[in-house]
Amino acid sequence: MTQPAAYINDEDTPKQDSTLKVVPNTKKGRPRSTKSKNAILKATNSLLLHMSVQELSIEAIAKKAKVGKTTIYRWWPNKTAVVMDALISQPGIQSPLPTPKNNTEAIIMQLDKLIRMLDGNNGETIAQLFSEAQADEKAQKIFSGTFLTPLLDAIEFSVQEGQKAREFRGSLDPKMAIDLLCGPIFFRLMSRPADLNEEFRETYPKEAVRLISA
Amino acid sequence: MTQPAAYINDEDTPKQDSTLKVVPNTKKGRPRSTKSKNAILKATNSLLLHMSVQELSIEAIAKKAKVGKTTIYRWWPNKTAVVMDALISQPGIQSPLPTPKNNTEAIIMQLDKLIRMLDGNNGETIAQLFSEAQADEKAQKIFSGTFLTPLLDAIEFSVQEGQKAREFRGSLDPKMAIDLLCGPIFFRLMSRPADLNEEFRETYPKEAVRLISA
DNA sequence: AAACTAAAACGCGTTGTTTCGTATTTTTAA
DNA sequence: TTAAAAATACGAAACAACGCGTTTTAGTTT
Repeated sequence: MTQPAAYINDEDTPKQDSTLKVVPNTKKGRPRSTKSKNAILKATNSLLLHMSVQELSIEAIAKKAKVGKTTIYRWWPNKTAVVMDALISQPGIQSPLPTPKNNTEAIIMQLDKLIRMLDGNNGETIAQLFSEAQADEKAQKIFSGTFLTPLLDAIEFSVQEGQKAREFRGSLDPKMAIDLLCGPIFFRLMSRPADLNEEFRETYPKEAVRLISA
Repeated sequence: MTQPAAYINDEDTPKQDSTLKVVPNTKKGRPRSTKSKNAILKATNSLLLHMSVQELSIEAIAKKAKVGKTTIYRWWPNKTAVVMDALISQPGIQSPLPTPKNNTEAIIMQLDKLIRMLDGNNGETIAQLFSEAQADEKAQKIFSGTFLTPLLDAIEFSVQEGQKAREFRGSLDPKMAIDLLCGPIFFRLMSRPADLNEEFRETYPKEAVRLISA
C-alpha cells in the first residue's frame, strides 16, 4: 500500500524526502518542539472552521499558534501540507474498518466511510485541497500522496479481488470502476455538498456497488 | 431553461443585473469598443494555454490585449467572469446537438459532448474554474449560472423525460441520476485528466446510460 | 456633452524569505 | 564529572516583491 508522505515524521524517526522537504537526518542539536507542532496543527484545524484553505494564511496559523512563521516553513513545505497534516491528525479520522465478509461489503463499507469523512467541515476542507491541487503541482503531489491515492488504491484492490471472486463484472476496467464508485461522491461534494447527507450515505453505497456487480 | 449570466451582453442590448455588474442602461455617448472586448477575450484564451486560471492576472490580460485594466473591470465583475466569457466565446464550444430519437440517445449525446468539451486545454480551465468556485462565492455563482446549472438542467430534463417514457428507472432520484452520469466524468477530469480521452468518450456514455436504464 | 479609451501611479494587503538574538540539546574535551 | 563548544531549534521582526482594485490624467469617438 502507499507510504505516508515523508514530511510526516514520527517524533523520533526523521526521514529523508527528495521532493517535499529536506529533514535533518542526524539527532544533533535541539530537537523540534512537540508543543509547537501540536499548536500549529490545532490552530490550523481551528481556523479552518471559519475560513477556507485559500483564505487561510501561514501568517494566521503562526499568530494563532503563537509560533514563528519560520517554524512552520521549516517543517512543512507549504500550506497544503500543513492542512493535510492537520486533517489527518484529527482523532477518529482514520478509524479502521471491521473485516468485511466479502468484497461487495468491503466496497460498501469503504464508500460509507468516505462519505462520512466528506460530510461536514472536513469535507469542505478536502474539497478545497482537491481544488488547490488542480493548478498547483506541489499541492497535487501532497493531496494525492497523502489522501487520494491511498483511498483509491484500497478501493481498486477490493474491486480486483471482487472481480477474481466473480462478485463484480470482470469486463470492467478497474479505473472505470473507481470512477463509477467515487465520481458521484466527489461530484456531489463539489457541486451540492449539502446533499452529502445521511440519506445519501444510506442509499448510495448500495446503489453504487450494484453498478459494478456481475 | 437557464438564462445566461447577465453580465454577458449582446453588443447592442445591454441588460441590468443586481448582483454581478451594473451595466449602463442608456445608449448615450460612445459605445464600448468591440475591438477591446474581443482583444480581451482573445488574450485571455491565449494566456490560458500557458498558465492556470489562478496564475492568470487581470494585469496580464490587460497588457496582452493592450487595454487598460479599467476597461476590463468596467465590463466584468472579476477574473472568473472574464475567463468564463472567453471560454464560451470560442467557436465550436457551444455546437448544437442533432435531434435525438429517444432520451437514451439524448443522454449519450450530451455526455459525449461534455467529454469532448473537457478534453484538452479547455478541460483544464474548466476544472480550475470549478475549483475556484469551491471557496469563492462570486466565482461559484458565475460558474454555476453560466456553465454547470445549464448543463445539469439539460441532463435532468432528459432524465425525467426518459423516466416518463419508461426508458429509465422511475425509482431513481433525478439528482442521483445526474451524479451517476456526470460524477465520473468530472472526477476523472480532476483526478486523471489525461484519461479523459477518446476511448473514454466512446465507452463511458453508453456505460453510463446503462446505469440508469429501466 | 457624454461616455468611452489607454496608461500610469497609488495605497494596501499578503506572500515567502531573511535576519536577529535567544534557548535547548548533544558532543567534545578538560 | 563537568563545563565549554557545536548544532539546531525557537519566536519576533523586518524585508522586498507582487497583484489587487482604485484613481487620475489626457485624449478619442459618437
